[in-house]
Amino acid sequence: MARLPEYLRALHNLAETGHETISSEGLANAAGVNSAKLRKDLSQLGSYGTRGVGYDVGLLIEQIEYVLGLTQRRAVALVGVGNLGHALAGYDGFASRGFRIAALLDADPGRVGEEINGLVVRHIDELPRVAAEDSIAIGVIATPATAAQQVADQLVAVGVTSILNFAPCVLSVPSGVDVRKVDLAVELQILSFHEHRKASQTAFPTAGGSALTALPGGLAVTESQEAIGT
Amino acid sequence: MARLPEYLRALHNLAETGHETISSEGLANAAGVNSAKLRKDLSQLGSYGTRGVGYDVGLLIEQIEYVLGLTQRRAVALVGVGNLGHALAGYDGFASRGFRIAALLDADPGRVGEEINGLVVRHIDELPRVAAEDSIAIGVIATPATAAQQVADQLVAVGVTSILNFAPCVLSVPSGVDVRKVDLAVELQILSFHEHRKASQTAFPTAGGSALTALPGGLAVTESQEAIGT
DNA sequence: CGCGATTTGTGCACGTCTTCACAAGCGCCT
DNA sequence: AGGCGCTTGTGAAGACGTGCACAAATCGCG
Ligand SMILES: NC(=O)c1ccc[n+]([C@@H]2O[C@H](COP(=O)([O-])OP(=O)(O)OC[C@H]3O[C@@H](n4cnc5c(N)ncnc54)[C@H](O)[C@@H]3O)[C@@H](O)[C@H]2O)c1
Ligand SMILES: NC(=O)c1ccc[n+]([C@@H]2O[C@H](COP(=O)([O-])OP(=O)(O)OC[C@H]3O[C@@H](n4cnc5c(N)ncnc54)[C@H](O)[C@@H]3O)[C@@H](O)[C@H]2O)c1
Repeated sequence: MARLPEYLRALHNLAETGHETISSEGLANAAGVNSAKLRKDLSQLGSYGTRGVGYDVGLLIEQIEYVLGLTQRRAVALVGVGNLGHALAGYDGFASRGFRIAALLDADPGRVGEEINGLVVRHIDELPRVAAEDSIAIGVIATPATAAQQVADQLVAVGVTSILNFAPCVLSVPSGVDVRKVDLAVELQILSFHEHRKASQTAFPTAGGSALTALPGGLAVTESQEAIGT
Repeated sequence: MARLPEYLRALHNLAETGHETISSEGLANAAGVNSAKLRKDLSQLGSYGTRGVGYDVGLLIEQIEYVLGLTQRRAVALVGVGNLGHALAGYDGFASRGFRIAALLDADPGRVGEEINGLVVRHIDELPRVAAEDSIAIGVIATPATAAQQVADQLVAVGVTSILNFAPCVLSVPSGVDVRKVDLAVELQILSFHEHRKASQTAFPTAGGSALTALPGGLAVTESQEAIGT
């Protein structure tokens, strides 16, 4: 489940604040989900909670980290060290969540050789050599959309089977390769959509606005974080 | 639907390459979804496709932009101009997707006054004044997690009802306020999970690995982009 | 040792999303 | 004008995710 990382983060917070056990309701609250959903997720792991007590925080962290494959620190190659790439390269939050940025790659000769956070930017053509040195588990694409497909092909060619894509385009990859996409403009547009709905609802409380805004049954949106009561 | 922005991006690409009409299958391909799903989504908009021909690209763009509320350019306030905030502030991709960064805010006096992309960083305490000048539609939080809740409260206090949160924490907001979260570490961990599954499957083709990796029915993950044929 | 408080694990029902498959509609060509 | 091929729109079935509600299990305490 995609909620496991969320639980893991909440658990780490709880561990730091000294909790040794946590009830499903407490953890569900910290992760922002329904407690029944959380219990069902955890039971899928074959996880051992104790009835009447709750879950052992340390044990649960171990279990989730094992299922997520975080027992080994995975090496990440970051391609495209521009505006966004710089921010990612300088981010220390990855290290604490089980990842290690192993290589920075760019096509611009002007950027090659630059040092960021103790790591030197290398040319994209060195990707095969980089992959041979460090066994790269995940490739991150932070290049313009026009270059993204080409970079993806190069990553696949050297054996990378997981890609995180920041460029606003769909990538075509062989089956067996996983691609996840992060598009900030999409997130903003979804928020804008909700704004628009809210505005048109209050503007025409009786008539319900135009035909386009009065959609039958409303449009479902994959929730990112539900509202939590004041 | 959360897929509308994806369709919109694909449509803009098609418009630039000179297409005037597009079949559901063509657009579905460009957006990386099933064609039946796309048709059902579009029919929900009351959209006018022509049977035997397809959809009018220009008209469809107009319709989707209207539904998403992009007919007006929405003002965005960015709070936290650090590592990530700099990248976001310098990103020109927002302007072309219907948004305008109207204000940059930070709590660090050392950052206040800095100019990025023609916009001066102002102090977070000026938020009420900023909100009064520009009617802020969306707030973006790029502060450390420890400050995120406080910033969210401040945004809500000045009337912002849509928040995009980059900090790895759940925000508590009144109902009526929408929060979307982007957590890169979560994305990487989901990829890591898939890597782990792939690895354990190939390692033990007969036995099926340990009890924990051989989960009954497999764990579902919200797809980010499905694999597209070679 | 027994009882009550508490919390997990899950059966079940419900609503939603997805996909197939096909009828209806449109334009083009003859 | 008529037929043919192509494409949309949608009905229906199945898969899936969600949340309630409750039985089973455990601990602490008298
Ligand atoms: N900056 C942001 O905040 C932001 C936000 C959302 C999305 N994005 C997306 O992220 C991507 C990168 O954005 P950016 O602002 O960093 O752009 P940028 O132009 O600043 O950086 C792109 C980098 O990629 C490098 N590059 C180009 N072609 C390459 C290739 N074939 N191989 C390797 N490297 C190559 C360039 O040399 C450059 O350094 C874009 O697709 C953008 O749409 C950026
Ligand atoms: N940098 C990345 O690539 C990256 C990636 C994923 C997630 N994140 C998350 O994004 C957030 C920001 O990351 P960063 O690397 O830019 O951190 P950063 O420390 O570089 O920047 C944080 C900025 O927020 C400002 N700030 C702190 N408290 C504030 C307050 N109360 N009001 C207004 N501004 C305040 C600070 O002055 C600083 O400028 C963090 O939560 C981080 O976990 C960052």
